[in-house]
Amino acid sequence: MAGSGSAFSNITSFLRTQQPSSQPLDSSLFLSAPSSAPFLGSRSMMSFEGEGGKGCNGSFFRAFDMDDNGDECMDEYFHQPEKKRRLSASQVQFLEKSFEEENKLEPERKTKLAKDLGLQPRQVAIWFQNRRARWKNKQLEKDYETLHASFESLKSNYDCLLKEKDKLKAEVASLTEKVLARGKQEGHMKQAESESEETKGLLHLQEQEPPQRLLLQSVSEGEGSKVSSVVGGCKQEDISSARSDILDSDSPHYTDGVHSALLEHGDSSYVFEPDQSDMSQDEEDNLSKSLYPSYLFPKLEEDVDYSDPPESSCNFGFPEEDHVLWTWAYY
DNA sequence: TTGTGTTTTATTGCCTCC
DNA sequence: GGAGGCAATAAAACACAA
Repeated sequence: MAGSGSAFSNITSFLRTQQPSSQPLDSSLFLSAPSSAPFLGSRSMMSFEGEGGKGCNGSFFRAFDMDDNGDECMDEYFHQPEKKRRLSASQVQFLEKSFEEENKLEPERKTKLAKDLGLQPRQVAIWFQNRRARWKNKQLEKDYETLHASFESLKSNYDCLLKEKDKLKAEVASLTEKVLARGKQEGHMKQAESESEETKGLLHLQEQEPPQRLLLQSVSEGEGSKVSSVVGGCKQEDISSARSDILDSDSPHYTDGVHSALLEHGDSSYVFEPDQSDMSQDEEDNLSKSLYPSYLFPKLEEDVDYSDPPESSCNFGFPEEDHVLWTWAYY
């Protein structure tokens, strides 16, 4: 065989470097046993003829070990029941090197290795098979460690985010409380104010013409009371009233307040249009802004169509549970 | 020395590929 | 159908504490 010679010298030099100089080299490794004589000199030979293991007496071939204890042990081997013999360190080392180069074993390579190491090709194949299994287990362990580390990192990030979320939630709740308290306070003030305005108005009406006086009375009875409860109670009708303020703010009829509209049209139906407070538009805007902080109304300053409530499109990043709060604040 | 856990070598049965 | 690979498993060899 062309390659066997070089393989032989290769493994010889390899094994020389692996063995302490005081120790004799594993003689089996230099025998380069031909496949026709598979059991010559291997320290790790099992019986390949008498498969079935225990109790088998065919231990003659595998018992011949020149390496371990020399000839003195031959007798012992002859009388030993069949045992597994481990490969020598040098054999294992050589196999390891070979495995590092390529963990699959082609038939040619297997035969060559077996020949060089004085092992059965089947032993080499089994060794590679077991080695692959060990390698796979190691890889699995590595993968597990990597995944575990990744999991721990993600988990700690998640915990941080949860804490942050709770913190923000608490902050929103406390701010909401503040807004509500302030709203109530302003509501009472406004109610008192409107009541005094009402009294003033009635006094003023007494000096006016009868038709106007009648209409304005309707206004103060019909809508004024609504406005007075907008902030304090936060009922739905109050909210829609406040909202219609914004919706109709561009209407030319209201640029001047109730009186101008009435004077312009002379139509009693106008007095029942929604949202006719005693305040001017600017005053109302100011009130809104003072009641609700500007960050709750990020769009109020712009020309925005408020006919679409925010919940129809998005939550502005608020979770569903906070959405009600946001919706309320938006209005 | 012995009991016990781990490692290594080998077998078995199943599956895939040619 | 045979060869080879793989997972599961057996069993010997080995390591080590008590």
